[in-house]
Amino acid sequence: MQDDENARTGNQVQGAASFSKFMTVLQSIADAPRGLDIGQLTKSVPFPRGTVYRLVAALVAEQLVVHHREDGTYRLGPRLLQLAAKTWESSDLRTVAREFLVSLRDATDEVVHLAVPSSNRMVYIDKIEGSNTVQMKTSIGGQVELHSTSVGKAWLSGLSDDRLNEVLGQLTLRRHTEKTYTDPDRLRKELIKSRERGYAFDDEENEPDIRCVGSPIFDRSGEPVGAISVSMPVYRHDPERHAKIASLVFKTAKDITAKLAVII
Amino acid sequence: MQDDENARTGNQVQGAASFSKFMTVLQSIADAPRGLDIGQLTKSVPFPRGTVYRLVAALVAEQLVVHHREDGTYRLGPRLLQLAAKTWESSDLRTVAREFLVSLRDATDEVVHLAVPSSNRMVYIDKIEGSNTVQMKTSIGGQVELHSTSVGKAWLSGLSDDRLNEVLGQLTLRRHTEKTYTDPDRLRKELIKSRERGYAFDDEENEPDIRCVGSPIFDRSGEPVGAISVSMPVYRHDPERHAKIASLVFKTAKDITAKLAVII
DNA sequence: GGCACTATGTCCACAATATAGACATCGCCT
DNA sequence: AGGCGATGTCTATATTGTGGACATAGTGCC
Repeated sequence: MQDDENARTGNQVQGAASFSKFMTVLQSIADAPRGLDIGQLTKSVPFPRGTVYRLVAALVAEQLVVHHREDGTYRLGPRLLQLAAKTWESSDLRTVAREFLVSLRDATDEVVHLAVPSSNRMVYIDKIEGSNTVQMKTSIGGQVELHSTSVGKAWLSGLSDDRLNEVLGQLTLRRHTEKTYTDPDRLRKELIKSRERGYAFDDEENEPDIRCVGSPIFDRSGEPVGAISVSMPVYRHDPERHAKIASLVFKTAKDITAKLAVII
Repeated sequence: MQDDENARTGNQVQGAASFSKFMTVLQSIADAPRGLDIGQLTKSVPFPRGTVYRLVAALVAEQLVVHHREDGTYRLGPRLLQLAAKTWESSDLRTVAREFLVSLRDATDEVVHLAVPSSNRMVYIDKIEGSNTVQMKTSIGGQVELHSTSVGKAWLSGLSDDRLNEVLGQLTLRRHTEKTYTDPDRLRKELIKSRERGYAFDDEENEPDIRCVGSPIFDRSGEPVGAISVSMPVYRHDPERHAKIASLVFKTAKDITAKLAVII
């Protein structure tokens, strides 16, 4: 349980103080779409300049970061991309889920997502697009909040009551749209409803004009390990379609859970 | 040049000794297809057990690594995807391109690559394998040079004359094989020919026995943002196949460019 | 069933490491 | 010129990480 605790609190493993600093710098660089130069970097992390120089030099030496000669910026390097690619390729959940997700996409012709929990967020680990051109601007590796998305709510709805309360206690229910649940008790009720019917519904709670239906995926021990969702713009969503898609999503998640139990 | 030196020698940045240990552990985990448990891990890295425990705990705390309860193995975690997301997805180029690349692979049954430019190199951001066992040893995240590869030459051929000259001026035309272009003027002529016919050809210029055909992908403003290629061993390459594949590659790149214009 | 051996996990005194302030240098604006 | 901010480097000091040693659980052998 100690691992979980550390993960949640932003970590405080004994003997990892410096490593956490390296990660802070790496995250800063990762978050800058166009890279950062030393000046910006020293401003964006809370360490003295001398330290930042050393941290960056180490990251460069490990090829996690590359230094662009042209404009002096630091960006993510090939080593990190390699590691990320491996993560993606070797994820059992993703591999198992893929064929089901493709079927789900074919049946709905909408964007299908697969996400896993990480630090009180959901991280997308796969995405299959529909044929429609109007689409969401999510991407693999992108992260979204638990309380305002169908994958997040689906995952939450799969937790035991104790764990749910524990996690809810740590969340900040930030408002994204008018419809976002910002009251813990109302959210809890919504989640319990989701648990009962087997799917969570995001009714423009994260982004205006986007509705999503999501269901949790469980490992053999019954812990929710991820969630899938189908997303669509409001104008393609109506009661009939909702019912059809919700039942497809629920069934697909169940199938993935079953397949997972056999394989792992 | 000092950076390069460090990278090659396994690194020796002052004040990064512990970080390098973290990376060693991370790489070990990354290299194990099915993950490693503590026992295997302590054997595969040259650190005392106490230290390994701490290193792993820190990696888990940062979510670079996850601990599977069921079998006790450690595997790469979602944080890596999160970090690489912005770079890796490259404005959804990868997502958009994927289905086209799969079709291209199906049509050719050869390895298909998608690469984007980065620091005067091309970095592979996707790879789809053919069914043949003889394949290239490239990997996602790997980088190759501009002047000796079809993706590199394809990207270069998509540049305006001014930009092309600018970039060519910065390149060192390192020789990889007998056939590598090492003379800037001859390379420039080859690139202009490539631009006219819509695809670049790597005729064993990067690796002996490997030939590749590549075409650039453009964003809406006409800037080349990446390139795709089909690679094959010499013995599977003949004039007929060349013509067929070249036209497929060209058409696929055009399709991706078109789709990109609609979405972005 | 008992014993030996190996694997697993934790602790802490010490040594190696990272830190952050101070110094040196450069370039830009007034 | 001269002042100011940004950039890069150095090093004494304190914090951090280290790894051997201990405690415990698990496994195989006789």
